[in-house]
Amino acid sequence: MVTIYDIAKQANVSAMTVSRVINNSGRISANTREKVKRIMQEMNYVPNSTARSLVKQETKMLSLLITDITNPFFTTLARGAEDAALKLGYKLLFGNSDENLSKEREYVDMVLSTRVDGLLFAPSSDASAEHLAMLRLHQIPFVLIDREVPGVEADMVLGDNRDGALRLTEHLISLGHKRIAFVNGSSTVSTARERSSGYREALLKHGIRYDPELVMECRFNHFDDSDLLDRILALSEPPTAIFAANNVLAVSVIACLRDKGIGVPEQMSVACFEDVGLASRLDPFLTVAVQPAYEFGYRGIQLLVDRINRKDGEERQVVRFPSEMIVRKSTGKPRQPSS
Amino acid sequence: MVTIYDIAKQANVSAMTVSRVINNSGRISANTREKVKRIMQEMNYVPNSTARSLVKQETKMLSLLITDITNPFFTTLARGAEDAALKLGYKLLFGNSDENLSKEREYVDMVLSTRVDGLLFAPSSDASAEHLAMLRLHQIPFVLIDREVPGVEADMVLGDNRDGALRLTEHLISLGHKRIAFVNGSSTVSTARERSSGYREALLKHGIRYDPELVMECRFNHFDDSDLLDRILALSEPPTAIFAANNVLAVSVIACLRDKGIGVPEQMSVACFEDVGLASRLDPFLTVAVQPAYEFGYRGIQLLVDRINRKDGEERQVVRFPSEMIVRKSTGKPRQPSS
DNA sequence: GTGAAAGCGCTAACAT
DNA sequence: ATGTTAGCGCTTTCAC
Repeated sequence: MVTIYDIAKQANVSAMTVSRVINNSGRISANTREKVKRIMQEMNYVPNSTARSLVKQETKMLSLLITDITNPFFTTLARGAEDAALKLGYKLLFGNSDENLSKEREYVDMVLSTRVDGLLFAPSSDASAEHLAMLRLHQIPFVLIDREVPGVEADMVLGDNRDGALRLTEHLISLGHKRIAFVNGSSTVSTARERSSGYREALLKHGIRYDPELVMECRFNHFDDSDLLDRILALSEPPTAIFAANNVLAVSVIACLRDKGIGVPEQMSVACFEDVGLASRLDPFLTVAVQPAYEFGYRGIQLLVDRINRKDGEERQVVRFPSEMIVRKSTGKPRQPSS
Repeated sequence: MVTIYDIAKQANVSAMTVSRVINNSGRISANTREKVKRIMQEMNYVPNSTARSLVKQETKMLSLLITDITNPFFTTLARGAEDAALKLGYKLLFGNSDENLSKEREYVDMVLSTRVDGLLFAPSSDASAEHLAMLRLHQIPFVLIDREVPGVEADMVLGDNRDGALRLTEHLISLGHKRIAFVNGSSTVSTARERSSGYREALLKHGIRYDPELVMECRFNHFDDSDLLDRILALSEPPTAIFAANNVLAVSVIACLRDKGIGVPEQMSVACFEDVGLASRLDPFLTVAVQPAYEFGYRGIQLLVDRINRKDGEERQVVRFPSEMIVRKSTGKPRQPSS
């Protein structure tokens, strides 16, 4: 491996001079600068960032932890984060927790030993508080993304989940729906709670009774309760519409309905949070509340780098993006308006 | 920061003994082992992998470079790669070249200075040869994934593109199509050439003339030639079916057709390589040749780690996965069989 | 079974 | 404008 000393020897200068050329620091005569640069080229020298990290106590690496790498919301977010990180001179290490606390724990351990300079973190649930405490203990700056954790004060980039859910539900109500089922993610996740709160507020506002029998709670990355859906459909007053708390759940619900021969939107309207990637281009079908995923990632990294460059105590920043409602074909009037 | 010396002092042993406990190497008395472990816990010690990397000359980090992070094929591949890397004791650094040579170059530079132990590499085009030469020069082991590069001998994980394209095209022919347009990726990418070759072979086999006027060449991540599509549709003998070389192109083509009021499959059949993520669950619509994306990533990392652990010269491994054809609704009989 | 010394490749701090 | 010294946190090597 070619080191800074090999270059120094060839150029008849000290290692320090080479270091200064590499980092454009200090005063160097144009002559030696050129000579050193030429020799670095000739010898295919590449600085060893491991060594640099060790002495500078910074790695110029950030880490992004998301909860579902197959979800277009998170991959688009990842793209924004990567663009921002690169622009700001950082590399980005990705991780995928699968909404799973112990995978998340492993990832946090890894990140701690890798000494990344900061972490953009989508917590898998409120239980992530324990991992965030770990990061605090080791003084790793972090920014929460998409989800917050009760009791944890931090910079955050969030969506306006309550408002989005409220508008989506009101949209269904305005079409004439009164029995609206709600397929939610786990209530241990802040976005699930906020979307639930928007849903309930919409009902309240329009004098519709909140019926717990119409509500299902699943994991955000996996809809596995086809039975419960059956039970809801078999109620004496079955729903005429379903509001799903995210894209993955909505797609699963629609697949289930199709298997049962229930047409969307003819027999059942379906709306959800977050768009569905290629699917919405292939066939603009699902009525959704779209969040600016790319900006989530981009702003998240910006906040993180901001935080890294500031004193610890300084006031925290919270960005909350509104969502945009896109009405498409999956929602329509109820077949026979419920009483 | 807590170092190995802090632990050593507390435990009244040398740093070396602590190191041995951490790495489970050498002979240590059960007593000291327990004591050291306890103190590491108490002091929240986390080994600094930067320092370890510097002396061991390995980072236990691998890197995955893909060409389109928003394409479900690549994100699923990434998931497989991550699972395999974690299982084998490596971290995974992701990068996204956007099918863009200069972004790829930046990424390769970064990877070189980060001293990753190996690289899983989806080349953006044949011109990537120059970057691979860079990696060879610096003795970074790499495995090519999804695409090969002429003149570059390396371990590879590939799909059977020719065969997949052949079968997809034959499927269209068997439905009665004789004028089949082909929307391909750039011919500077191996998969585009192989899919073209499968397409042509199918035509030949069934005595259908290859007509260059029916062929378009785009970038794999972006369909931008709506005009050319117009020209093809305006031919005296227009196509009754379109074969798109990947999912992104197919979705764009269908969106274009829809904008022009051309129904799929009623007025135009469309088939493509690679599935479309959530879209195919939402509405099983597109007829596709599906590649085992997760396995691409998983096997790719396995080959890479294999290579890292072997001498340089040893024979190379090439894995070629077949694709599975799934006939869905986007393909049907031509409206009026062309003459 | 344990420790001391040296060094991985680089840069901060202090010379000159 | 350039060089010297020391040290980042760890492991290798050799010694006991």
